[in-house]
Amino acid sequence: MRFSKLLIPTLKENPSEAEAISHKLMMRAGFVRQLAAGLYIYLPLGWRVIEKINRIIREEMNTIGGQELTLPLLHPAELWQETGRWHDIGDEMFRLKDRGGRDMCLGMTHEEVMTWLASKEIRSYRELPQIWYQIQTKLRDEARPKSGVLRTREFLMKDSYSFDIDESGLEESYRIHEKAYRKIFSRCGLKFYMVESDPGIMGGGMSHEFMAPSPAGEDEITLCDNCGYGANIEIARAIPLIPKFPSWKLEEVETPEKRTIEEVTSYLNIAPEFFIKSIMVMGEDGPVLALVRGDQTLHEKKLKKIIGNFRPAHRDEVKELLGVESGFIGPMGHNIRKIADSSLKEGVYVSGSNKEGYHTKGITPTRDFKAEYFDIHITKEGEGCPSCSKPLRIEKAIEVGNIFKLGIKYSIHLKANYLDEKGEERPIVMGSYGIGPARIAASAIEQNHDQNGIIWPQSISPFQAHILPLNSKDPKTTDVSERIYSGLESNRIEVLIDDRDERAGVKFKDADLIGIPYQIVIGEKNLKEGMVEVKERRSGEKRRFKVEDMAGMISFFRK
RNA sequence: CGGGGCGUAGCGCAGCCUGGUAGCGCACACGGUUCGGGACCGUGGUGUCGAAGGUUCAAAUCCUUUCGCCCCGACCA
Repeated sequence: MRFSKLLIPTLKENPSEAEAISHKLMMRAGFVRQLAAGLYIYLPLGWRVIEKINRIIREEMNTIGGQELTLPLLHPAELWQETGRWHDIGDEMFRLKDRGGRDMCLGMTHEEVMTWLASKEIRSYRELPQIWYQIQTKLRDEARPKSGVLRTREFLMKDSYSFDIDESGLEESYRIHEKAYRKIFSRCGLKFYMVESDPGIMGGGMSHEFMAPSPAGEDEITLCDNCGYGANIEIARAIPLIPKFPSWKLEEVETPEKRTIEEVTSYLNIAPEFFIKSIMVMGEDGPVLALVRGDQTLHEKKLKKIIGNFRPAHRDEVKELLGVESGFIGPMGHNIRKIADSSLKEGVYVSGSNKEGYHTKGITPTRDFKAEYFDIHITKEGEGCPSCSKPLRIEKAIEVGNIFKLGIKYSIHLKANYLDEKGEERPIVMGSYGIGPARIAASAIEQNHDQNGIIWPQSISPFQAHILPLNSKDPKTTDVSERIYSGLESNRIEVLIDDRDERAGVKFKDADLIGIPYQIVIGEKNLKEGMVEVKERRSGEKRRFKVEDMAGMISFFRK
């Protein structure tokens, strides 16, 4: 295609609102524009990238027997009421009424509608398994849209749903999705990990996330380079590092006005890992004291799984329960329920004495107080891998895909049943699987760029080659450029020709920004020798072709 | 929803503290020179200073309200 005929509004400067690299570059290279918070317009180049990604997704989904269809994104409320999510999901769902006053919502995902369809159309075990998918817009009233295209209120998602007769069927559907996902992300040129994740409000059993490592990512994942264990930090387990404990005897020490771990640490000159941090929370069944080591951070989601919903205790509640301000509370001498991090089973510690101005030194948890032990701290870099005990690494990552074993939650609510061989009615066993094409594009940029701009992986680049006729006033330049352009086009190589009457510098800068992997540079110097130059965007490596060597160029781009 | 920041020309910004009727760079239009890494010279157009209300002889500037956008946190199928 011709640059002069395409809308490619490149920007010299970074837009003030962009922070993430992918956001800046997508804006600057003219791939997207922002309409409002979390709402993006895909310009021709951006849309070509998304379509490239979608094509790869379709190919791989079809390979595992997926059938593409498309569902409405305006849904009747009843469906969501039947599964309970109308109530469970809060402000994140866009809700509206139609003219007849009926409650409706905009689909933030499509389990309900897909299950509804299955309930209507699947009768017999003979019709299973099925995999249905769509590439469809999702709408979520995000609390905080951010990082450009990474977290938006309206976005495209490939969502597929598997329908099986039993758990082992689901196991197989899950497994082939994993395989397809690995191929999709590899083909898109991404570096990624598959990690264990929290199924959250999806319900059901196991789930995994596909994570593209990037500093722009919102998630943190723990990884073991030794055995391959990987998990979202929200659920990551780890073996804490155990320090060498001193042999203190139990005694009270005066710590006037020293409340925080930092203050007491420096006052007593004892490292934070020898402290017990006591955090008072108010649960549904009363107060709970959460105990973690001084160098650890309480993981609220882990605690929530154990005690249910809770909130931090107010200052006066702490005082009422323990008779002392929160700076001096500790685990001893009271009957409040205590949840302690497993690492506290060993060692000897300092903690608050529940007495103004005092801490107790020499506390041996299993001896001096009763607690329930769980992993409730946030996994830290260097802690031991739960499966092989080698040190864990933590990386930031972008969630580009996920796979869930839903089980029968949705089938039961929406009566999606089938008749088995014995004529008995059974709920269909389901899985659901998502991929965000825009996040793939953004991750690809996050992982492949330099100071000059984007460096697209060949497979998802908007074009394969970018012809740069450096001096468009030179007839020979334009003649050769046009010949190469039509030669490549007629051989179905996607090529962008910069036919604008611009200076060479401008064309080079824009080409580097846009990031097409190969630039065919047509300049007068090389033409004098009957040559043109093909430059690789990533390495800057150049190779020359004879002007007449169309076949050579074609096979180069076909490789 | 809590904390912070920012709204001035198409884009990036200055001016605001200390009120006096709006400016710089880029972009854009025209002419000329230039032409393998975002050229140069000249000429020219461009603004409800986010919106509403208030204070004042006078408001981009001070006060109040409100809307929008970004960042941190909470939240996140």
